[in-house]
Amino acid sequence: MKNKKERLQLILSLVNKNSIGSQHELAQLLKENGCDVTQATLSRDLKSMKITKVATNDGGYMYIIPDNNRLQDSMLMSGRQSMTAHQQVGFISINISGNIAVIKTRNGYAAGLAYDIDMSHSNEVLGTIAGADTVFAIMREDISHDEALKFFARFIPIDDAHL
Amino acid sequence: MKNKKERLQLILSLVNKNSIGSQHELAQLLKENGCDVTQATLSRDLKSMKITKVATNDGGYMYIIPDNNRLQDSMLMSGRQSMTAHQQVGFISINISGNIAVIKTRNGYAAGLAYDIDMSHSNEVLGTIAGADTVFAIMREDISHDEALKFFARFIPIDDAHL
DNA sequence: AACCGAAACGAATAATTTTGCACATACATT
DNA sequence: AATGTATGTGCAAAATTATTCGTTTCGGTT
Repeated sequence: MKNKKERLQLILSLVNKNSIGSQHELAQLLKENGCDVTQATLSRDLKSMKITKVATNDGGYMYIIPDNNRLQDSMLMSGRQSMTAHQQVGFISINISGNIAVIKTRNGYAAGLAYDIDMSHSNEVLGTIAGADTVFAIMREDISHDEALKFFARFIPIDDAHL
Repeated sequence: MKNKKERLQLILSLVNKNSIGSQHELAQLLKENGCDVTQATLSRDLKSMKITKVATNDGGYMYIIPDNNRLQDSMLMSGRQSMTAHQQVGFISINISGNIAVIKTRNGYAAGLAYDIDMSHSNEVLGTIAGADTVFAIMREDISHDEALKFFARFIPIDDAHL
């Protein structure tokens, strides 16, 4: 089982990509990703991250990360504290298509992350563009997906869900 | 007892002004305002208005009306409603190159269209970024151009010129 | 290493929310 | 008026979520 920080990160990513209707369902998804916890823990996790269940247009419910959710920086930082701040707060998910990496962040965090990537002056990345919650990073053509993920691990916590 | 429309209105205002932690609590507030309904009805009301319970900073919960939620739409529209407004106004053209869809809109409409695409949480699209009159949307690698166009037809009026 | 306090967790339970069903009401059609 | 359809509601069961309590784990300290 993973530690709490990894789990919270994984939850963010899963909630963002999937339409999860209950904590039980989330527990199963987590299990598939090698994280075995009970519903009770998820209730606490979701509460701590202010993730909430809302009605969907098709009559059901799903968990979402509310837009304006300014979580305090202290939230995810229980343990070690050595990397860039994105490790703790902003990052949600990363996906790669062709030579473009698409990084999802919490609302408002994309610009800062893009800035950090730019400032690394790495030749793996040709350039970035950031919206409010998305960063596009254009990779050099000969960089493989795996290499790209390895590279971005310098900025964001990449886990099994992405590999 | 008031009719449903009045009640929904009252719920909106109560939820806005108070920190309501449960449906039972809301039921009591409503009663004080001359509206006597059961908790079951409130569950349905809140669902219909997409009002949701979120964690508060002080360890409890409260109901809120999420930010981006344009509930008037679903609430008051009795008749059939056409799709998103882009169908009528903003859209100009769409072109696809590799895994990127480039959508041109009239000036100012790109952000809204990108937002709608994002909010669909479709896994066909990894992410979008919008300028004033252009949306870039990165597609998953295995999505063909045809599939992509079919997908975007949900948001914009795609005609023979594009197929 | 042994100890202490805090944080994390699961099992069980409590609390809350959601929903199936039955019934009532309103409104349109025959 | 009788019928049909759609909407609204309460009741009670079912489903889901939150919390209590006891135990374990993790860091830091002696």
